[in-house]
Amino acid sequence: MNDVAGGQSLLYLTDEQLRKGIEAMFFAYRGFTADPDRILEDKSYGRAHHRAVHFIHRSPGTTVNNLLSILGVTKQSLNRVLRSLIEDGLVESRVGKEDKRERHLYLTDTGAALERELSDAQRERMRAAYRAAGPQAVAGFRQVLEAMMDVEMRRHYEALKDKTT
Amino acid sequence: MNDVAGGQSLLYLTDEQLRKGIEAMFFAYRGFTADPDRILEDKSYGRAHHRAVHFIHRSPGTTVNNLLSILGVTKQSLNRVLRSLIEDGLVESRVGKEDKRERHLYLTDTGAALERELSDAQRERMRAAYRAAGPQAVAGFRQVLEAMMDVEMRRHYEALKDKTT
DNA sequence: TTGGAATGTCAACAAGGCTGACGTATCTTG
DNA sequence: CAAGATACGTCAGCCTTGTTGACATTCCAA
Repeated sequence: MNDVAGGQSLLYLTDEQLRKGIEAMFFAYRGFTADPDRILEDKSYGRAHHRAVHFIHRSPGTTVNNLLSILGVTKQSLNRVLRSLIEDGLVESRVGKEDKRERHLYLTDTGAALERELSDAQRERMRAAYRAAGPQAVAGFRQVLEAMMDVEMRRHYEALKDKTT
Repeated sequence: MNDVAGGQSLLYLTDEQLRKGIEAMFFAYRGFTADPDRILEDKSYGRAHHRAVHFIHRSPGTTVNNLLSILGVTKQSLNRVLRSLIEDGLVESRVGKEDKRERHLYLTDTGAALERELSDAQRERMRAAYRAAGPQAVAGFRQVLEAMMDVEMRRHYEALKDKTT
């Protein structure tokens, strides 16, 4: 029953192994968000602001609609976050040239500075984890995560993946 | 600069690679929680209830304090969730035998049924991802996640890991 | 017997989700 | 050109889940 298929052991698909993976995701995600959360605490911003800033940085000039579908929230929810970022001068919203209904979003220098602070912290943890686990493990890590995404999320992920930045 | 160390390429530690890992975590976590969230939608419970039910299932008889430190929330926050679960007859709270100040938490049959429904859904996605990625990748996945945890979270994770259940 | 630990609970608040409804430009298409 | 669709913003109100602070109870242990 717990035997082989094409010489490949299936022991890694037992409920027990899957459960460990689930708990690993839960505990690791806490670590994943811990450092940015700590930084944001002081600044009257939250994780939602971090996400917005991150993806605007990744895709400068992105439209509100595009950001909406990446983040998977309602426009009202995003708008609240964007408004405060724009008011505080971290994000700039420019009317579209081709289509004047669209707003294109850019980080200001201040916004870029915050982005850097947050992503430095997050990357630092990621780097330590990568280093500890090694390149082989990292490849597997990414494979499993990609297989875990919903189709639409994977679309967004792939689209970002290829940007030279 | 992007060269070798002990014959090992360090290309996997570039900012670009780390960024991909960060975004993979973000998008994958959405998939990770999507199925249970959908199930809970109807039932007037949320993710917080799922977490409580999961860990009570994993450690029957656990105390409130222990659960608190696993979940990393305040007792007031947890209490609100536990209260509704107890009122609805999904969780039973027994006064401790040794120390009567402690409450030991158990799932009722109804609670166990919900837990099963939720974890079946979550495991299904995990199983598909594992199968798609293969055992090698899964091992790496777990290694990186474990390296990403905070020390205290890893403690909890390890403690749960060894339970035969 | 007294201090502290474990638990519960009340009140108030904030972030960040959500729905619904409406307004206003601006495109697009018949 | 008129009508409909699209992109965006905004107001109002609701929910979940997190937070602090304060206080009561119960009980262990020194």
